Amino acid sequence: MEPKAPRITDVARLAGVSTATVSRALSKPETVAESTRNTVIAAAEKAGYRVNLSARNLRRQRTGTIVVLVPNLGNPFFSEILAGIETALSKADFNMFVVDTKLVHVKPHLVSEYLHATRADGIIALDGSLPGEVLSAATSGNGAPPIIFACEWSPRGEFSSVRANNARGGELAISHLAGLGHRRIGMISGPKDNVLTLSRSAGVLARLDSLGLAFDPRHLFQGDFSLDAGARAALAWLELTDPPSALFCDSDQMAFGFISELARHGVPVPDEVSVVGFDDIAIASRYIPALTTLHQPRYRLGFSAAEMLLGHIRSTCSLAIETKILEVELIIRNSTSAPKS
Amino acid sequence: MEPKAPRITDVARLAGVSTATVSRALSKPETVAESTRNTVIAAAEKAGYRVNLSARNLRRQRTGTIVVLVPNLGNPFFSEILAGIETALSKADFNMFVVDTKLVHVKPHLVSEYLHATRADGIIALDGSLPGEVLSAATSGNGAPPIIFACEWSPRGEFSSVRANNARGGELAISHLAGLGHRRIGMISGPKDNVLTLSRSAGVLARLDSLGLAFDPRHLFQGDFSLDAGARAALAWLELTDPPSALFCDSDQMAFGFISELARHGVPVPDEVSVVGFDDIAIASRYIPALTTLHQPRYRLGFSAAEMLLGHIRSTCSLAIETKILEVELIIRNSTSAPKS
DNA sequence: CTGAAAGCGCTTACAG
DNA sequence: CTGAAAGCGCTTACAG
Repeated sequence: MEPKAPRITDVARLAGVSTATVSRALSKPETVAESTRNTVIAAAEKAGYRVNLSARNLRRQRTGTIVVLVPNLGNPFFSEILAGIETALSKADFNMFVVDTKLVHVKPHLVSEYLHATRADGIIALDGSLPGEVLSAATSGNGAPPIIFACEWSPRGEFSSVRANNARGGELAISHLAGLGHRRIGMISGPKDNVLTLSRSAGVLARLDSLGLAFDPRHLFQGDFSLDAGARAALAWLELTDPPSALFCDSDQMAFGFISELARHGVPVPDEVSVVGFDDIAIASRYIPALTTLHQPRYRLGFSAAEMLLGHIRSTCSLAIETKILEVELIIRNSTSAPKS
Repeated sequence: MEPKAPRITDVARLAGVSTATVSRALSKPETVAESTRNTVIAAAEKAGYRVNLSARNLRRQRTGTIVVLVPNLGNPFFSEILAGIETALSKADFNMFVVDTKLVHVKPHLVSEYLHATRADGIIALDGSLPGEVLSAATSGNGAPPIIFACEWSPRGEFSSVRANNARGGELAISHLAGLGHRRIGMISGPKDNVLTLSRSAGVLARLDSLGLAFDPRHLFQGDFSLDAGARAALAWLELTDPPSALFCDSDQMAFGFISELARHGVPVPDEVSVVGFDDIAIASRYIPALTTLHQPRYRLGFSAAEMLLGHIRSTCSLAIETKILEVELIIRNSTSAPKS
């Protein structure tokens, strides 16, 4: 019985025109006479017509899909970026297909599937550490879809990207802590080779240097942005005979892990040690203590990356490599204070 | 110059067979002779062939897409559910298309687009409060794709769903608090008509009743699952002359909002008031105090919903309405203790 | 401004 | 077990 979905021929019959005219009236309204257009639109409405995207995409030789590679869907940091991407894409009539790259690092082959032109018209990567074999597929040029990095980027710089001003974030954190009187400032970093870690560290070190402060390598705790990494850093901090009085963390999550593990050991923040996070995720303002952190414009990061990608898709020739940098903002809350004398 | 992506005809030529045979060898390997199959697979490999999904889907009269309606992409509660859905769907070769329904409540028309059979082979809704007009499109039966609710469900019960045992969650929370000696137990609820709110409240009230404890309506703080709602409840709690000594919250977020706002007013948890959350999101174990809460199997919720949906898609006849209920677990941490005498 | 017709790349009854 | 051929529903040069 199933009344099948109406096709363009149904609308054409109803409107008394050809399918070509229906197609034009609906997707390029300015190319048909106004009266025709109105008739067609009314007929489409009446029939409850929706264009079949598989047919349209097949004909137009595109997929209508943008693949977004997310390092970890379970991390709240990414959700607002996705929201920004989705907004930009849905305006342009593209679907967002989200793929968690935890899979990639296990099965790179699986993901290179998605990077193929038959699957996606473009790619947004939120993960700078995609294996070279995956990326090389994307650079090979033989009809590979354009790729834009957002937040993170590929270390070799062969792709366009939208980033936060990470180095500036490191500088702002150090300025703030030094301004409060801290002299021994440590750091909980992301993975050693991560581009965010590197650029923020560069800002941290530059600012420390300009202030005449030294950085003690024993005060570097290397992590991976996770809650657990922060907790591990706390344990290491507790072992130190002369621990830093302030800490800059490469993510809010690590800051939370650090603070909570110290709390378990009866060491209060900021009384014993000041902590600055990075990201300003939603819970940061409601943590105890409320977290001083660098705010990243996550929604705009996603939105801009999507817009940049759409630009690359629309242009026939391959565009130059673009880098767009968005500013960060220091949000001072209650996890930082002057060191106890 | 662009070397175009290889098509099935390229593989056929390379393998010296017809396109029909290539198609069969690749998607129904058991229907061709082994030697043919091997030749074809080798040729496909050599050519770097990937099936064109638009063409396949057009021919098969399907979309290959499942639409997931998420109330708020920015809420970390949903991310793990999405991960579960994605795992189940990618196994079955479906794409997951995520749509934030914040848009829906503004423009219901926009979303009913997605619920149409030309857009999706099936729908997973994580939002029980979809407007009736949207749902009626989905029930109208004229080729509308099947829909499964996950976590939340539609109050009128006209759709299949996968849920947590919410009532049991309410009971476990009350048993725990009463066991600690609490007699005045309040609640921070979700929206009044929300199905989660209703079923958990039913569990709470049933358990209170069986324990011979009364529920004081002044101790009900109505919220909306957000951090801010929890903070507002804290302000209301502070106004009470005889406030409850323990509180059951319909989300971890509201628990955090409540605890943090109390902290700002110098009221410590659990010393002054015990708090139980719901969800067990990642930060719960690293909050200060670590949050006692009901663990929801979020990944499994998503995975099961996807599997159920795939079942409905595969069966030609329309299946009966199914309801699958997954157990919750009370995780006791540090936000609950005996009331101060 | 409009229509007839080709063709996007597949899959699948049908015939052998 | 395999192939020839039709057709999924569109869009778009091309011709008028």
